[in-house]
Amino acid sequence: MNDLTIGQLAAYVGVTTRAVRHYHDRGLLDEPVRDASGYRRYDVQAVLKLIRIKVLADAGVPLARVEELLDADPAALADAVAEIDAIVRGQIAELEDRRRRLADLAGGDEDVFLPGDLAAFLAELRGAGVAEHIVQAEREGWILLLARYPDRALDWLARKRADLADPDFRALYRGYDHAAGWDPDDPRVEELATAIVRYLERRYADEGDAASFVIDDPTAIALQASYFSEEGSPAIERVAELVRAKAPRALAQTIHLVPPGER
Amino acid sequence: MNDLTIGQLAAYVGVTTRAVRHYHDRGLLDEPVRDASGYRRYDVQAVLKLIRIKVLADAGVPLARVEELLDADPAALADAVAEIDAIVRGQIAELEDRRRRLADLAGGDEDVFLPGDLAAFLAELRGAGVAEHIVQAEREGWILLLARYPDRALDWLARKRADLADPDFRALYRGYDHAAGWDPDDPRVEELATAIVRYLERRYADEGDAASFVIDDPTAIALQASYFSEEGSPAIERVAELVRAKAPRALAQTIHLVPPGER
DNA sequence: TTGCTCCTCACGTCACGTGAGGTGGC
DNA sequence: TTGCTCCTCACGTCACGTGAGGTGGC
Repeated sequence: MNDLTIGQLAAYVGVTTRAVRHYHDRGLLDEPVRDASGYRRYDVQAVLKLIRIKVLADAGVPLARVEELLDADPAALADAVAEIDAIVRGQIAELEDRRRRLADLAGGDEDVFLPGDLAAFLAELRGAGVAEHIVQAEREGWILLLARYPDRALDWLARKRADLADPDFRALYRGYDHAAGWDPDDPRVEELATAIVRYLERRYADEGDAASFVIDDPTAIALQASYFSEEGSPAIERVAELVRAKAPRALAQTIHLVPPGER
Repeated sequence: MNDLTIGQLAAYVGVTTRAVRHYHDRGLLDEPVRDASGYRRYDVQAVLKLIRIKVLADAGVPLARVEELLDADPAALADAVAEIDAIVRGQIAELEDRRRRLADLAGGDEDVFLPGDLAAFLAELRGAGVAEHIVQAEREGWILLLARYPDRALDWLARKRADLADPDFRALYRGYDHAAGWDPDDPRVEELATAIVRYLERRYADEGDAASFVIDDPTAIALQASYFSEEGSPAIERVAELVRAKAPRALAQTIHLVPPGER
């Protein structure tokens, strides 16, 4: 009579009776003797074995692996446990990362799900006084670029961040933004275009390897052009037109001021 | 052309294409437009929504709940995230507990899976110089008792630990152990029995409520008797016989020196 | 042209959960 | 006698995984 029913066994170890029966089906736990009523009757060895099964299964070890480990010698078990423990440690680190992401999600700060380089770039744009709607346009454009060109977009982004470190570029970038509200015949439109061309000439004057940093895929160019061109602003279109006209042809091609269709 | 295929979308966010299609089937993510070949084409909004889905799903939120939360207002989202975060924190704590249990499993120290009280009792037995095979017998017996009588076995165990704090009891316990090797006619057998009865009389003399602490279930008694009786030792059986004969009947019944069948 | 990606079913997986319908123990 | 536990099928669940058989893009 010194034995346990399936319910007592399961409750003591902290599993369901269904789980115990499942372990019988899987061959992890031997079927015990039955009493006169056909009830399973468990001894203390079954308790100890079920505890081992639960410890391993709780740690995420697949039952097929648990089965092997139950019969393993202590050294092999220790090796396996070290391996499992490393996985569990990884899971803890992952969960802690998820806590951070959840907090960001609740805080509405979606930049945190972006690559660090892009988040840094967006912060730099804001720091340079770029209007928020432009920052958002950059954000969306770069997300698409990073997704489409995982191998190269980070290089392109690094290039753009380097440009942004130049005070002249920052001034032009802000000017481009303000120009959206101007009349296309405003004299500042031509001034801006001239300044842009001067900057470009200086920037790319001695860089023979510039092309390797430059976005060279037609679709990528279209992407960048579309989010940067402030659709619907005649002044911006006029600036772009003037820049294309004033820039030497070779330079314009290198840095893709020429839309894809015209190359 | 500023859009992504399902593979680009999935790779960027870190899920499989199958998962994306699954989210479409579940209604979590709207089916995007198709291109001329029937391929799905995703925009940046789909990227951002899929990131939100992944953050929540990774945190263990069921997809049905994820669906609600995607449309929730910021306050409701913050509440839900706080709740989810509490669950994730619980998971981290659980994983850390599992690491400890895994380490114990690898170290071969199975006592750690037992209730703290039992582990402490076993340590006390060892500290009192009790032979290891007796400690193991106690261990197995108490595991079964704890499993069969979850409500009361901890009280019984507390009682036994209190007994063990008495130096006289410890001496008797050790004597009982040594007696296993004696001849049943050894004069020390009768001495031990007399000492046991004297101890019992003193121990239970003034305790009117002793019975409430005592194991009162026939099966439980049989359990304790069977693991403690050193089956096969004539000297031990003789000691038990003498104790039963010498103890006043009322005392013998209270503390269950009388086997169940004879009550 | 070859390999890669995409498409739609539709069954499989993992570790049990959940009735369905019935019997034994207290 | 009533409620509780036990028994054996056997289908259901959850979030996809994994071919099967076929087509489009570079």
